[in-house]
Amino acid sequence: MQSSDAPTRADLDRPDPSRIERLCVERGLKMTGQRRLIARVLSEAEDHPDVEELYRRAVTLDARISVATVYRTVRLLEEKGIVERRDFGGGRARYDPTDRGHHHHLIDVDTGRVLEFEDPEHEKLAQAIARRLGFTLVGQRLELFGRKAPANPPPRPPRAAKPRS
Amino acid sequence: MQSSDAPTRADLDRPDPSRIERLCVERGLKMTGQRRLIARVLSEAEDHPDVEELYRRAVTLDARISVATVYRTVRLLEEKGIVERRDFGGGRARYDPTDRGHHHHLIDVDTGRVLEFEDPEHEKLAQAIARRLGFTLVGQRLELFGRKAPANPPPRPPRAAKPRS
DNA sequence: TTAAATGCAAACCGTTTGCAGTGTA
DNA sequence: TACACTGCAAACGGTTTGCATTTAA
Repeated sequence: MQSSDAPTRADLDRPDPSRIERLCVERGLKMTGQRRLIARVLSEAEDHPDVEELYRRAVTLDARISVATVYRTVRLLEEKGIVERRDFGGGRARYDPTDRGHHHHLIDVDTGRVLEFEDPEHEKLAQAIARRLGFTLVGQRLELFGRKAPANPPPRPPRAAKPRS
Repeated sequence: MQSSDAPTRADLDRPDPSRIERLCVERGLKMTGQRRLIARVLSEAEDHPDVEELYRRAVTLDARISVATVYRTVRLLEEKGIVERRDFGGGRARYDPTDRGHHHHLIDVDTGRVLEFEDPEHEKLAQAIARRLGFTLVGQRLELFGRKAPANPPPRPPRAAKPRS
């Protein structure tokens, strides 16, 4: 039930479904022009955009979308397990496609830049800790906040992007 | 502006400064009745209360305090490094006195209960990872979400308290 | 005495939602 | 055609803030 005969404007711009769009269809989501748009923006993103940023990028491609829809879609995608909501501090939720694989983040406290990393050793350790406490690990969150290596000891950290409100 | 020269109600209830109050004085904070009150509530807390909860407990001891003051004080204490702001999901910030020592949390996804734990091995690993990426570790966040050990495989997780908005 | 802290209520800000209109399946 | 989706703007919930008043030092 995917191929209709009258392609929408978005289809014309990008006839081949984006990576995320394919996932949406797999999960049985009704694909509207707006959803296709967001799926495409998410597929092309290499960072961790917040809703405002997603909206900004989407509007550029097709103005017929509102922030409310971005909020609703992003929530839907989260429920379907297609994206994960992240909180790097800053008050806004940020989104991370799950098909990029399991990873953690290191946030540069001076620039706010976010690096992704994996660490099998940590995964083992996390499981071990949970087990030690009598639990089975069902999820976790590891975020490192760092400053570029040559850390000339500052009296107090200049600008921090650490956990905030 | 009720009582004039007599010791305040809070003073009578607890003549000796609380643990956190002592820290406040050390850091040179002006100690008002409200701040003493919050300091006391935090000193006696064994959990990770949010502002609403702190206010609720404070009001019980002395009604002459407002939520705004709790917000302001808790922010001040965070700046002074006396408490740490935490985000366990749920939309509200929760507060954790730093003098309890460095630790992480395991959240029981079924009950929402929060356990504290330490793990020197993890600390070493976190530093190593940061270093590997070319950073000096200045902070971190590790939260484990787990379910009580005998995990009889449920078709789908019952109630989750995982990261939310 | 005086700068700082407080209470109150309004302002903020990210996010959600009710409703009427639109579009997909 | 039906029902889900969208846009708009109003509502929300936690947090912050301006201003007049109180208070610690």
